[in-house]
Amino acid sequence: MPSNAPTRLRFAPAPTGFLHLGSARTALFNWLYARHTGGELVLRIEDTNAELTRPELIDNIFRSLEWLGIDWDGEPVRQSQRGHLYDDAVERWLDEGRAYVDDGAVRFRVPDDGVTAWDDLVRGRIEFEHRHIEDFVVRRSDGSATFFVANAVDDLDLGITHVVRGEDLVNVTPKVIMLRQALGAADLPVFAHLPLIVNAQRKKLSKRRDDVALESYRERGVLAEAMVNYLALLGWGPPDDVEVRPLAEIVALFELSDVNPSAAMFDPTKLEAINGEYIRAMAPEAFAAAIEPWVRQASWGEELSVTELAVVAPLIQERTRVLEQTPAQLEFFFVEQPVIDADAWANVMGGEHAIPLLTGARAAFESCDWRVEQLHRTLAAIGDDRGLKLGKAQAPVRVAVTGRTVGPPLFESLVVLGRERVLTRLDAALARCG
RNA sequence: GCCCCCAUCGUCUAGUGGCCUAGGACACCACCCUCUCAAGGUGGCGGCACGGGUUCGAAUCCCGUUGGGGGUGCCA
Repeated sequence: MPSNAPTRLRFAPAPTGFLHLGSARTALFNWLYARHTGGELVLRIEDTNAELTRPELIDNIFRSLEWLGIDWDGEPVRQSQRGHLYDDAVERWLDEGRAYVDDGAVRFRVPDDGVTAWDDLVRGRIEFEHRHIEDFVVRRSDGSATFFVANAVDDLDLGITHVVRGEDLVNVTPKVIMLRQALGAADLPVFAHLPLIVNAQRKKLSKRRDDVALESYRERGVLAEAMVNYLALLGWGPPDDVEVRPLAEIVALFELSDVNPSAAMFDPTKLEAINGEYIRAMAPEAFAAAIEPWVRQASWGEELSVTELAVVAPLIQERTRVLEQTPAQLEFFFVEQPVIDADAWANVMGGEHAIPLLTGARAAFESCDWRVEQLHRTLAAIGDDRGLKLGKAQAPVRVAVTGRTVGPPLFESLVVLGRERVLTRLDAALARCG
């Protein structure tokens, strides 16, 4: 096909439940190529199986694609509404003797000799000898057409130029090609079979074993931009080694012929790393707004004001990889008394310095200026007196006030908490020390 | 069993015969910075599965071996 011919791609999910990570990647690559070439992407719901036509499942696909920012051109095509086209095709093959009735079903006649082959854009030439392909069912005994028929008819009827789908569909391709030819088509679409996404065991991601629902990553607080960016890296890599970058740049760089054919492992750790990068790049206000839904779910989060959230959010932004971490990070600000981590307590309160440090801080904090620099200097001086660096000296205070040894910057946190609550917590810790 | 595919650091990738004593990212380790943790900086560890060809020259081409995966429904 001439390089300037308009491209038309399709994403054709079966509504079998939530959108699967693998499907999302397929959708993305179709979308990337359509946008890269200035072509069109049609969304085709493959619901030929009557049991799979539940509307809520289709809505879920729409929602997930919209979340990712993958849009499509024109109205979605529902295969369940195009049965007559498939029926006509089967009738025609029956009339022409290309198909025959077998035990109530209709099978397509596959020649004994010859091969069906195509030049796959990502895997090169693939050939299937006809003698290895059985006469396959095109119409079930209940009268409905099978997937092969719907696929061949729709790709032709919709004017699809590029068929981009998962590698697990390679073996159905010769059947679809034969059907397309039997429909009278002179040409073939360009096929590109994408590498599988696999788990750590190198097996195809499955609903049973793996966390494959796109939704579940969203619920954990993975940003759509980060998810799209990461998914684009599974089977494709930018030539300039810049992995984390705006979608527009990925669209500009993306080529199907650059997709590599070997399976790619889905690595949640790298996803989170990229997500963290996107989180850090957010404007502070945007971050505060983004974490609100998660924070609200905490028992203490319901009556939280956006003002309070805006004050505290910047303290944890660069420490956040997924948004669901944020309630735990912020809790000590908003509960009456922090939950004291037993290990943290044991680690810092056992030594000879803990009580004097707490006592000293308690006394000094009663009257010092309640500002970051002043608090910093005050605690540093108390540590100095005992020959301790600030790193050591701050630990008991941190555990007393936040309950843990790690967390947002201490002095900023003290300022936010206010003198009164800090003194109360120091007293509580002292009491606990006995 | 049969059919099809795949093979560069642990992982994702760059690489399309000489620029490669193989580059980047995640992870890991060390150091620096530092009020903890992060973030950031610097450095390190670590790979062309193996064997034959082709070629002046191979991670790149061909063949084989081994290993892995996908498909084998009147599911899609």
